[in-house]
Amino acid sequence: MKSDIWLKELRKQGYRLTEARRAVVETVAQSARALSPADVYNLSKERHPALGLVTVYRTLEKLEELHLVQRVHQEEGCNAYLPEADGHQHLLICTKCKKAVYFEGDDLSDFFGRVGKTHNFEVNEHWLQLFGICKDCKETYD
Amino acid sequence: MKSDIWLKELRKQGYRLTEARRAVVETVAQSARALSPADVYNLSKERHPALGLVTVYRTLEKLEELHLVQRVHQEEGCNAYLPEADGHQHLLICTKCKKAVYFEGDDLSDFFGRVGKTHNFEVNEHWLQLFGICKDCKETYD
DNA sequence: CTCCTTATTGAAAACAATTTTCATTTAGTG
DNA sequence: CACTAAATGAAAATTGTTTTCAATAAGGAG
Repeated sequence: MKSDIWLKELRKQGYRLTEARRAVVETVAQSARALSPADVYNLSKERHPALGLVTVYRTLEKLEELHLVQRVHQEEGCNAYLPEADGHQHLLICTKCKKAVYFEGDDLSDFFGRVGKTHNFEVNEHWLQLFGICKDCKETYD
Repeated sequence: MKSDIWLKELRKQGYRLTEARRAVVETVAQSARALSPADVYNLSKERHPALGLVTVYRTLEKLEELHLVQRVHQEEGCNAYLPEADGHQHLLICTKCKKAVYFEGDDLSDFFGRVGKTHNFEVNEHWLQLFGICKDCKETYD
């Protein structure tokens, strides 16, 4: 289970495992879409009603440091967090249900290198996201 | 001059041309890097000292509506604005001096279509940005 | 299992960024 | 030149995030 791995990793870093932290970790680890701090707060409150929004911010911060989640930028905002993929992957996001899926983009490095060369840049990072409608949403919509 | 075109376009939409608006438009239109509202405010104040920050926000909003500028997402924040390119182009940004350059990405649509097909998504938008160090900065740095 | 230290918590205050309100100014039509 | 509605800037309001701080509780030591 992903949340157990995350909790173990937090523990390994010397952080304590509290009920509040567990609630947040479990919520985020099992989410198929990127969640804002407010989303995480509302969803996690069911697991731990005494939860404070501040703890959500602090836990997300730690998860990001450990590269267990990543911040996702979308039209609606840039403060949502999603479990990170193994290796270097890119995101495909459904604009309807917000479900996020990772895909490989290794084929692109050549192209990026060429672009850099053309414009005299040393390219050392790239940022790619696709948006669309997932199959489920398309079917529901029809 | 780009700012004249923008002012003409604003006029065409029925907006009035005020000194404050001119100052903001000229600042943003001639910028080679994406500017935050605060950046725009500080730079534009030299042209029109009475300028208020609120007017910067309102003018940027209009320029974005008219697709004359676009919002740029960066590590440091997602509230900076850059003149938009003609046609469908992507950004290459220097992480040192923030200079931004556009490049063509037509070659990629096939790849994006394939990714969509693989994951059962109807892909209809993509976001691509490259980051690196421009030639000038690299030379200065050495 | 109990004690003790210290990390963690949540409430409230502080802060920062953006938006709204509103009385005053001013662009541009007639 | 006069008039009207759009636009302005100051200040207040709102929203999202961070800091402060006293109280709580995790987990190592005994």
